[in-house]
Amino acid sequence: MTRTLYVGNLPWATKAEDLANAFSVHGEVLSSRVITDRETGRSRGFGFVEVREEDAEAMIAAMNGTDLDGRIITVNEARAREER
DNA sequence: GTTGAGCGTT
Repeated sequence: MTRTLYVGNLPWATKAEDLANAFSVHGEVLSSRVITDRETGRSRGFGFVEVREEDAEAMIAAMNGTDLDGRIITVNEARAREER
């Protein structure tokens, strides 16, 4: 299975591939996505990374509170969309 | 050309 990680406090310039690149250092990144504003197309400053379930906790522990492109990012397990 | 807590598309 897979698990989705929430990544917040990202720099505006951070892209999905940047997330994948940064997270792949500590585990296998299956997919990544940075949420952008539908109207302006600009980054909202947060995104999601899909990783293997067995790597999820290690990825969070390794990446949460670390520096990404000059900003301290927040990483934890994503919530189900249905909840909101 | 800006901003800064948060949980996303089909």
